[in-house]
Amino acid sequence: MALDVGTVCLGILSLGDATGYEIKKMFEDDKMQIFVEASFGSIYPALARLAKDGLVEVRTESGNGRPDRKIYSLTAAGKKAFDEVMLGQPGPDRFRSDFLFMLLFADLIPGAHLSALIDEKIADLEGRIDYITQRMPDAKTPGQRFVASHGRAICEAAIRHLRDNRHLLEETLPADAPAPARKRA
Amino acid sequence: MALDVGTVCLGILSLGDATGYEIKKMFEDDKMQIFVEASFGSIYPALARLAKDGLVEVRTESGNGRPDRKIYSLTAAGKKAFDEVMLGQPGPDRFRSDFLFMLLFADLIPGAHLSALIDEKIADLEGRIDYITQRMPDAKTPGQRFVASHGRAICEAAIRHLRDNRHLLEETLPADAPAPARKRA
DNA sequence: AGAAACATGTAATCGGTTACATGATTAT
DNA sequence: ATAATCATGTAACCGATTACATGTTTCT
Repeated sequence: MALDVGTVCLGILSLGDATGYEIKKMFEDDKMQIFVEASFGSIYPALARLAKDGLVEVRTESGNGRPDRKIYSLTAAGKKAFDEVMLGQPGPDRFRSDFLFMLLFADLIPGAHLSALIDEKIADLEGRIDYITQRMPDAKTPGQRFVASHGRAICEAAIRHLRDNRHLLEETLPADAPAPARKRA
Repeated sequence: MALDVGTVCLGILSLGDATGYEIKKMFEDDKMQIFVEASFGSIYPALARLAKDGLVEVRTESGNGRPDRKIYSLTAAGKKAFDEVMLGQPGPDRFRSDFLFMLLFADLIPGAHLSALIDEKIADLEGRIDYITQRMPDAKTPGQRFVASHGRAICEAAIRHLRDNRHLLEETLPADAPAPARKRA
């Protein structure tokens, strides 16, 4: 229940005032910390809705030539609404991974492609770890540090498991042979 | 791109013929292995679409009193389409966690509630590990075993990190005190 | 007797993405 | 010169969920 775009905006605004554009950048920059994504197409309407409901206030600053900057800040009601979310129960975690879905059918993937996919995933995870480590000093609260290191720990575990067990998928097949047909139930 | 309901149905059907109802059950039962969820409202239309596109065939078996069982099986075209998905690139992983989002703002959560949330998350993860371990023998391919043990490894890492670092969030606050106000940017 | 599992399907709704529309400023 | 960043917003679309609609059989 907690993780809709509006609620996340409330959370971000609890860290300080921001424009829609800045909020979008935080969604991107801290993506490993927050595990959420959102586009302008959802952020701007969400902010408008929050304003209509009195949870945020808008102060307009003239952008020179650019569209005016609309700086949002939490109202007392908005602060209260967010506090209440924090007192509730989080919804279930969801991990969606095309990569893992494909590995489920590893025997249908040609050996070379399979190895490439695993190599790329490891590189991707290493990149995330570097990114998190590099951004760590930016963390302003224990919560932010905790979540960052939690994300890193999970990435490290994933890499370790891939390295230690990839042979179980790879050694079955002669290097570049097409996957053999599987029996049907 | 790979992870829409239709593609997952194709994958499940590559393991053997099944009805929509059975596919739904697999989505639920093997949820830790597949990391995907889908409801009847998306499965039945997806199956109809696949049939229209000639990727699956339907054979109807009279259900006695119940609606007829419609048993789907992959056609040659469907097998080929799925093989092609397996040759492609997986989309990015997405991990969405209300729990981690809340921890980001741990300083807004009363100490007792915070501890309860962490305890519950650990219990939840332990449950998943048990579930995976228990279902392991059902795995029919190396891919299924690999993905199951990968999921387990990640859950174990998450528990370890929570246990080893929860004090960083908890010790800041005197047990049941309300979270102190935070400075704004 | 009552609940759970079996079995399929449709309609309303929803949250979100992508593309569109616009245009100045700053860094390379 | 050209690309990237700044800056806001709308409209079309999409995939999926939830609730609805229906009804039998089997387990407890």
